[in-house]
Amino acid sequence: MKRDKPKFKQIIDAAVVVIAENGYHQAQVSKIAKQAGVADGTIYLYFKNKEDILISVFQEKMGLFVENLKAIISDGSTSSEKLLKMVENHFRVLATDHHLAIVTQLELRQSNKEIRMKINEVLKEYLMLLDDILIEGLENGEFQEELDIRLARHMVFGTIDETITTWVMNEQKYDLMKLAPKVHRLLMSGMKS
Amino acid sequence: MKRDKPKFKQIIDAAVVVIAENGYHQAQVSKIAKQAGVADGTIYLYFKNKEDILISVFQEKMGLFVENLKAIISDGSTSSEKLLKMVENHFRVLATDHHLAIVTQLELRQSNKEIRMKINEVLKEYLMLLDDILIEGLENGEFQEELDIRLARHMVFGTIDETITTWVMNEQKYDLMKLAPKVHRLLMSGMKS
Amino acid sequence: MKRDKPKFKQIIDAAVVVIAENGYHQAQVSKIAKQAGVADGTIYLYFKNKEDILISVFQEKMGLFVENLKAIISDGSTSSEKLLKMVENHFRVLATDHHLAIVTQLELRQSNKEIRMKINEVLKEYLMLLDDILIEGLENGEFQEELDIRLARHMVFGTIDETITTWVMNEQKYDLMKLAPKVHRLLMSGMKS
Amino acid sequence: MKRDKPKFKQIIDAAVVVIAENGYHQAQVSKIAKQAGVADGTIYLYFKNKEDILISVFQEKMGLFVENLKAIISDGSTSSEKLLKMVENHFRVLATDHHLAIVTQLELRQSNKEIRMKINEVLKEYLMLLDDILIEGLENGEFQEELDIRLARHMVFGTIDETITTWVMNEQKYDLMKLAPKVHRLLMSGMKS
DNA sequence: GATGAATGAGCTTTCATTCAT
DNA sequence: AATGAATGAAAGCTCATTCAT
Repeated sequence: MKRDKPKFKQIIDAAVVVIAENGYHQAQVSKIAKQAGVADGTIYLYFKNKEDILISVFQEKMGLFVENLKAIISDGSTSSEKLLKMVENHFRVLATDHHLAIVTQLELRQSNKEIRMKINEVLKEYLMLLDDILIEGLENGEFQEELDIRLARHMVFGTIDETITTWVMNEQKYDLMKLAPKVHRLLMSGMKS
Repeated sequence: MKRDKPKFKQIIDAAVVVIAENGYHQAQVSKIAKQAGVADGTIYLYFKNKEDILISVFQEKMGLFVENLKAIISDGSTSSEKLLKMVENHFRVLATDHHLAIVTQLELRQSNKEIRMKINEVLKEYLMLLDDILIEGLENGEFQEELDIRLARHMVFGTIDETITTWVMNEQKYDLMKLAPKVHRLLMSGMKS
Repeated sequence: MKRDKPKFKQIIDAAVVVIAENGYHQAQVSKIAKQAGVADGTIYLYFKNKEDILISVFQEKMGLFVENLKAIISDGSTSSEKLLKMVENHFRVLATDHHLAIVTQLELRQSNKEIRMKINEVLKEYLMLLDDILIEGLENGEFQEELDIRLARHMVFGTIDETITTWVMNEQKYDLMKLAPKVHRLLMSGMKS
Repeated sequence: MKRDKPKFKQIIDAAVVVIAENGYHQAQVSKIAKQAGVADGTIYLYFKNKEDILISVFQEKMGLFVENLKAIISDGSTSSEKLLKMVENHFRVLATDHHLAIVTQLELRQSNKEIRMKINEVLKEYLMLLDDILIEGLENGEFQEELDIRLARHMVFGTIDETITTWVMNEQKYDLMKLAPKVHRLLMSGMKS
């Protein structure tokens, strides 16, 4: 399997670095190849085309979020605690890998609709795990019973995403991780006094 | 002033149509010129370059949101009511203009980082009005006193944005306006039961 | 009409020169543009793509043969004389334009099947005029009555083509025109003593 | 000698199949290797380069024509009969091997000038045997004494070639062999009534 | 002898922008 | 002010060939 060969990951990682440092539209295949330490043609032994690299970047890296989230869900804590851990996990992964943060929050969004659609399919798995948490909290009475799952999903993900994007745009100047509990509390209690 | 001449708006509107119908990367200057009924070169009498068109599109159209929001703020209702009206306003403007919805939620996000930074500056005025509502609610005791304005802003805008984007991606199949009260209630009360 | 603008012919002629001097596979669009004294992009204002240039070369130049042949046919001479004039015409046009001779006999044949199919369509018009001569000669008794038009066409065109190709391959060292009457006599009388 | 090892012929035959089925420009070395059941690198143990494969294809297959023609010449018949047998032989070999017919009449002609020059050298042996027939017919009075050997060669070969190419282009729909006697008669008696 | 992973040179086409009219 | 013909830079991908195993 190509995905398991060392050069596959090597190229994926090179792509993240190149895109983060040069921007999406300045991330030429030849630059990625150079960064990965392989010839241009070698890229095409592992990826169908440039688009395939970008989607694979997202798939491979999104895997981190999903795997962690699965572990979080299966531990015995409350739904609220799971939600907190999810926010922390999301923040932590991106706070740890600055390049990746730039790529997912800013650069990859410049891709064309076709690529974005495929990226969204990958995202769906993540959002379905979020739905699992929300449904569980609903059923065990932790969350208010009128809660609209779809809207709650939008709120949770939208808040997380907007918070991280702003942090990235501010050049990651402050400590993102510190915001996790406050974001969690806000999502849980809303704004009303 | 160029902004007041008829051809300026003509070109802006043409840009919205062309981008919505062809996608960001297929919105060539020549197509916009044709749609606007002017020659390619004429575009450059009104705009510095293509980038300038895109930013102007956002500036002109964002004006709608801002103006409406200012009116909303200055009426005598409670902060919570203002927040509801803001969500309704945001939803209404985009639900009314399908082309504009596609352009702001999907297509314009494919622009490069530089353009997006400038678009964000335009957004700032809108977000500052949102901050005004939040501060007011904080001061008059409607909102909980530990509320972190910045995070609340992320939550409100992130939720609105995520909700609309999903609606656009689902080809605007359901009634967006109907979601406004529920979104508002969710933001106000949070998820906790 | 694009075909009538001066730059159209300018580019066609440049293509003939570049292909003749560099060979089919070394005739890059940029070389043709340079030879024509225009920018690379200008080529694409007059031609859909590179393939379109090559087919147009053949169409434009083949026009010479066809037009001359039409004039020949409509004059009052015998079928045999018409055949002689056809051979002379074919030889003369290519003997006069060495570049064109190389292009039609050697280089253009390297094009892919698709282009060759389109070139053949152009050729068909020429061969149909040849058929007209053959049919006439058959009907007025100049040619033997068992003559198979299709085979005769193959013989006439095959002989002409093979003769010219050999002449081009021998670097056009001898006088092609001088061969015309002998070729004509051979076609008319066959080899039998 | 490499030519005698089984893999040599194996690769040659694979090349004919691949070129016939995929066309000249889609006949990559890796495809030929796969069809031959060997590794890409193995090709280069038997052939200097890709060009060498193509020329060898022609050499090996042309051997069939030449050998047959030698046998024909050395039997005791008249020059005219030899010419008929030559046409029949040429038609038969290609009518029997459809792949080969496509390769020699259409695909191999797309090769570059250099390869075609070398192919022509291979052809020369065949054409020299044709010359032998023509000279003999001239000396024994079967052919008219003013016959220009070179032109007669062009006529014979050009007619044969044009006839076969047209047959191949028409997807070999009719019986090529049936045309042999008529082609022979036409070459012998010419068109004059 | 045989393999096949790796190499890297090479080219068509698009499109934002200009400027002579 | 308006036009639109002309410009020219820029990049993804293929495939013949090599060479370590």
